Amino acid sequence: MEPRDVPVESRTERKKKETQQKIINVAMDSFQRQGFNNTTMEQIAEEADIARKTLYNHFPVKEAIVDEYVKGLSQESNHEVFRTLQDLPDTRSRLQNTLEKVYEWVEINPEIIGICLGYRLKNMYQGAGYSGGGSQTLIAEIIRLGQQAGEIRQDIPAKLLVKQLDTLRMTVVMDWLHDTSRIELRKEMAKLVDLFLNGAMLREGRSK
Amino acid sequence: MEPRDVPVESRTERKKKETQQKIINVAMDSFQRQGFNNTTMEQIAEEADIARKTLYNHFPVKEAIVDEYVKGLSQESNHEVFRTLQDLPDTRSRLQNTLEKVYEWVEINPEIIGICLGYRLKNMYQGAGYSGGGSQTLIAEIIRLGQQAGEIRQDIPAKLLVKQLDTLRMTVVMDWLHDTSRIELRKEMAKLVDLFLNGAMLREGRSK
DNA sequence: TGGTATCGTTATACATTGTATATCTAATTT
DNA sequence: AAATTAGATATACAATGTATAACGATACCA
Repeated sequence: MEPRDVPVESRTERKKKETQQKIINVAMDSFQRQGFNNTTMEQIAEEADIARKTLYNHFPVKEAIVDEYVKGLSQESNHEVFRTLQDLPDTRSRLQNTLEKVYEWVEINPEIIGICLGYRLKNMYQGAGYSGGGSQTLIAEIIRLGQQAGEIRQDIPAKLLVKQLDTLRMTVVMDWLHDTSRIELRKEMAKLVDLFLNGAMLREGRSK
Repeated sequence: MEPRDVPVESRTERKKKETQQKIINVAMDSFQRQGFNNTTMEQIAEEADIARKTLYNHFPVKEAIVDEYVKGLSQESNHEVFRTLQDLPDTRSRLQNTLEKVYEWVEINPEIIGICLGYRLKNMYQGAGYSGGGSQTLIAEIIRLGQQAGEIRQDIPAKLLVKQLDTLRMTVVMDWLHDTSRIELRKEMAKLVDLFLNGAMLREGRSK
């Protein structure tokens, strides 16, 4: 135990985190069992044994609970994906690999992911800018690696490339939530990646 | 007056449309004056002289009123943009022209557009698929013209291209709603268009 | 023409969400 | 130990959106 480096997490802060975690646990459990809309804030508060108002202090709207849960989950999974990135040969494969993870990801619980996505989209234009929930870091790394290897053009700010790719990622998620055929979606995804890399314009020297 | 072609709009249907229009009018008026959140459904119902429940029959949620209003507006403006498309020389200019319209468009009332966009995004993944509010038609036409002229590659389904461009359009709108500097945004938009056309990959024969 | 079904409208009641206010309690700071 | 901070609470409230039953005009059919 090194007291240094750990920026003195006070008991208050610990208790707060503890409460939040408890809320997330009981809430997600209810969501999984009864569905999101059939679970009331009242019920969550009761099961977490806190006042309803306290619940609202931690999460201003019901969707925020889901958002926090997903944020935690994706942070875990990101580490893994991040490591595999370096082992892949080029940008295309890195992109495809990352996007395919999205499928497995959404598979866990479509309703939850849908709600989370909607919440984030809403806060993207209203409230402050979209935080990206950590996926931005992943995509930014792909861009960085690509530019470093001379694969990706540098005349467009990385920030823009990331943004564009992130909306592409969302498109894929949304497609997933709509359609059913996985095979079709994978083919579509490959084409979207190609579109991102090669552009929409017809050129003579096209490889394929 | 030709009774044919007009598919027998019954009096009921006329009344319904009339009521809807009245709702939209008084609602939008209140939204402009007091803001969206400061206007209650109660108030709208009262001003439109209908029961609150009737209001909910027409528009299940408050945002739906805004959505319907914007849908009407954009249908008008689309006609105009549609015509100018043919006069432009290439896909790039058509895209830029169309996207620049977005700016003027959002300028009218950012709050309204923001709410409308949020509503549509929400229904995009939850409810049925995203209707596109008519802008898809416009973009589809750009793609069609581009493919016809041999500018746009044909190995990717037009549907995908449209989808990709439409999310790009949304990105632009969202940027607009966040940032302030118009000049920056226009530059950014031009780069996004270039990104869409030429792709993210570095190539030897790049013109610029 | 008259009866019947349909559909928009309405009144009423209700569950739930999210906010505002003031109070209380535990923890941090001095 | 006292003062300050900050989360937790109780209570009350405005507003959203839903459910139910009933009413009335319109459309449809015999």
